[in-house]
Amino acid sequence: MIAIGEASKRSGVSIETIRYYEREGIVPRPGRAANNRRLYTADDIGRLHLLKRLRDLGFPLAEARMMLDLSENRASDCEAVMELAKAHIANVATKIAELKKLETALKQLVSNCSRGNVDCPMLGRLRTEQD
Amino acid sequence: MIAIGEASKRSGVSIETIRYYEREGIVPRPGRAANNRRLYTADDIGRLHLLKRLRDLGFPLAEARMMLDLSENRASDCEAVMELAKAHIANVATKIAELKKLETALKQLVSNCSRGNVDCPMLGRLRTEQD
DNA sequence: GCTTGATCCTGTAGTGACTACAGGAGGTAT
DNA sequence: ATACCTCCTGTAGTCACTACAGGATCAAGC
Repeated sequence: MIAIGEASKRSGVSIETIRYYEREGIVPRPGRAANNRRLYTADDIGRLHLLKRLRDLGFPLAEARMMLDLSENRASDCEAVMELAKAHIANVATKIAELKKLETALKQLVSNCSRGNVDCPMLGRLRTEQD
Repeated sequence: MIAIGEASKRSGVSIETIRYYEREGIVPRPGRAANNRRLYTADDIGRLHLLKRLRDLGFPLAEARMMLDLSENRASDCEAVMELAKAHIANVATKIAELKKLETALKQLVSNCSRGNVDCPMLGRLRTEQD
């Protein structure tokens, strides 16, 4: 049974965010000590840690929450989890592709710009260029 | 001189967002017709279009705004624009790298999970795994 | 016993960058 | 005249936190 500060360190979720998850009902309310301080079990930490990882993987909180809920049932619906994960992989792939295009565009802009021009053609080009 | 709906179509910035930019002082207040409707010039559209492109490139609004301001001076400070752009390229590269790691992780999870397991080991693994 | 400083509590407000109304006025086509 | 569309202002909601304010409690050193 550990306090919120230590729970934060072990799970990687900030103290404020832990309390936020509790307020939002994303994690169950933990036990309390006589002095009203929250007390966390290893299970609680596990839940927070899973949430952290899912959020880091870019799942929106609502989806992370669903997956957490799914994981609570022992005979959990693997299919449902898979569906969410697969959809998310597609999202991520799209994002990577977009960012790569973006990176190329930015590099081009910068290299064009660095030719000793007075008038920074970079912004002018962005302003008038078609997509 | 065109109305906000057409300005939105031409610049790619939504009507609500155009008004938001005006409220926030990011673009100058446009002229008004006798009936109080906003009227946009080609210049105004240019500004909105530049903003749109910078935002699409992932610049935070504050930076996009700075770059827009820089572009308003004819002898604009190319160096300053370059600095912003270069810093941003580094950010983008980092983001791409992170997303790629994420994609790999997700794919691994899904492929492990699809082996006819009842207990969806995916979430269990995420829950206990170390980074 | 007392002080200092860390940790915790609740509750509220702020962030970024929009987005979505509500409620009304003005314009256009039949 | 009747619809229906576009526009207006102003306010509130979104997501996922984050940052206080103002106070209580605890652990360690003197």
